[in-house]
Amino acid sequence: MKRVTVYDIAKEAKVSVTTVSRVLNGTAPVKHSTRKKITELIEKYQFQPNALARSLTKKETKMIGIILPDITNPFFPEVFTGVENALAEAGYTFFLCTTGGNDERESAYLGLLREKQVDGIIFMGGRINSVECPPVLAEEVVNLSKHIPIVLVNGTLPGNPLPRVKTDEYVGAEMVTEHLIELGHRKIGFIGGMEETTTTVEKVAAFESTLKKHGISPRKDWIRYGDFSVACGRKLMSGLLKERDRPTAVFCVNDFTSVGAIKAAIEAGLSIPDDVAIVGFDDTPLASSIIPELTTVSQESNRLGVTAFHVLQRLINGEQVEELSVIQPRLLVRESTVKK
Amino acid sequence: MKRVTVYDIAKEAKVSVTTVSRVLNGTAPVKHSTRKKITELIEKYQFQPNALARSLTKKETKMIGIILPDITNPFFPEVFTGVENALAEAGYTFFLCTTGGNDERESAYLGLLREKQVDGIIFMGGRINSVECPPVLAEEVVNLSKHIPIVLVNGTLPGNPLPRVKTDEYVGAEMVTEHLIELGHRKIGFIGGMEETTTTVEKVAAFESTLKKHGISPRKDWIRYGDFSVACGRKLMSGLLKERDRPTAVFCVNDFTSVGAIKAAIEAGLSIPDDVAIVGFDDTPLASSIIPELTTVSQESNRLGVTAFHVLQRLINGEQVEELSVIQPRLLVRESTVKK
DNA sequence: CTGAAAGCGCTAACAT
DNA sequence: ATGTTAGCGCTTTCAG
Repeated sequence: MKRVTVYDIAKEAKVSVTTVSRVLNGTAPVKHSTRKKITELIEKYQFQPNALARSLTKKETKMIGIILPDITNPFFPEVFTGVENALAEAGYTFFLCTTGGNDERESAYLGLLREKQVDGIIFMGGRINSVECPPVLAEEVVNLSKHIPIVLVNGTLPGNPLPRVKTDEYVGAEMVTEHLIELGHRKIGFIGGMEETTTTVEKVAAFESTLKKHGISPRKDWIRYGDFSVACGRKLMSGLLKERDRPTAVFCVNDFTSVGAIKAAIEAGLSIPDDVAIVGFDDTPLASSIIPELTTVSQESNRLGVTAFHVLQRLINGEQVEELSVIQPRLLVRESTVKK
Repeated sequence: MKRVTVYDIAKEAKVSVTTVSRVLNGTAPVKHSTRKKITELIEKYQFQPNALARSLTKKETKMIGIILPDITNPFFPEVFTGVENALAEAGYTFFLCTTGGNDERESAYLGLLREKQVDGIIFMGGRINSVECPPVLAEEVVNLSKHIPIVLVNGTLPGNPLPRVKTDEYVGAEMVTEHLIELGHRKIGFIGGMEETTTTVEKVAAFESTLKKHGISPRKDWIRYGDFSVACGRKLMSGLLKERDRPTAVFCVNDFTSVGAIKAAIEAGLSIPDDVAIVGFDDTPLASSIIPELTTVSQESNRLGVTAFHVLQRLINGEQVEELSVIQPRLLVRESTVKK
């Protein structure tokens, strides 16, 4: 079962490898008759050029790396479906690198991707979401970006302007807060997310500022941090609900925590949205599956993904790209804040 | 920003490339002093060997391909988290290929993966789940498997014994049915899944046979096919509930359809599990997030993934592997069938 | 329109 | 313990 190479084809067609290469790549005119002969042999042997060899000479692999913290959070797969189509169409293929937000795994993957000579990297989560990204880690990415185009999705490396694509989470959080205030809520809490994560910080900032804008002073004790999981949402919510004086509406850092919050509320015998309104973020499929359906903010994850890839592609082609592409989020009002 | 190669290192260390290669791979003893010198240079230049070149000579890429229909169904990411750790530990990296169950995209990816010289492929969904897989498509996979190790997850290519790893969905479906019968249900329906899909067929077979075993004759009009989506579950369930004579329990092909079914039931003003009991399949995170929590069958997706990779790895190493590895599913009884 | 030959960056015999 | 040399399979000048 010997692998057939351009040489085999060339020999049997009685031409040089160059010619075979030419019909393979359409890189120069080839006489019709010889082209036909070669094409037939390719067909006959089901010949497929070895991408490694090709990439080695061309210095281009048509492979990219996608780094993200947690494939289990439906938000990320959503971003993919966007990327994947664009990718496939452009003949790219990608390595999926799940890091669990772990710095060392990130570093390891960064190295691996470089070894594999990927043409570019899409980086989500992890250190680029950290409020205080250790300089060493930032530098590592910046250095690599000198060899390989990197685009950051929904994150940043302060002081190091790498091309970024993001949804405007600040605006999204404003929308949520405005929405709740409009519904008459004055006592609003915020739960979930790690305090040292930009996603969280940005949302809380918008949340507080919007409250103030409406003459409501934010209450620190109604802002409770944790992580991004269902379990966390449940725990924080149930704690919040135990207070004598408790909020009538809660803004959750993402859909996962919202689901936890909803469970906690129902367990506490409360009805949603009458006793307490709940809002999520991300508009994962979960949001419209759960009962009550969740009011949430769409990050336009699909578009986010497509945009990220397009920016990367331009970077790869050596074209100029905007340093920051912002995508507008969209508030989706559903049953968890407004009765049907 | 010239890329540094083994030659650069060798020259500066005043040794031959071979020696550099040796310290890189630990493939032969190197004097301590020269090793040190080389290591320092590697450090200094942040040198990383070019994996393409290496793979080209070694005929091994440490890359594998994972083909699956839909990354948006949480079941698949779950399988990953299993695979990924095992993979990363063994120094492998993988291409994620999402096909949407589309035959052509599958074929395209199969070709692409071959070009990229992956060491192996894990194949899930699509044609290997089809009851009547067109011979051309089956042959394509079988032929490829002569060049590249392939393991099929939860699927098969009839008459073509490729190594397979699967959860015993038949047993899982038996468990579900037994469970419902035990609870006193005699009128049980089944919804969702495509009729030409093995997953569906197997479940329905087990379902019907278990019913018969208990003297209940299955009713064809209570078995309704569709696909694997939430929307489908909702539609089918709501149809079923409109019948005068309707089931008191419904077995859904997967968690997604269960969620739809739950929504439909609640919309119809029914309470779960009192008026109608609902069971899912897969135990995706969704199952324990939803209210009521879903009784479902765990496919042990994590273990499934790990096992798949281990089989693949043995295949890659030219070791003997069992043609079929079966993983036992587990019934998880929750609120959607039994009141808390 | 076609071919010879060099080279991509690395590993692996085969010496020494 | 180290070096020489020949590939791996392809693309790409450079010459016809």
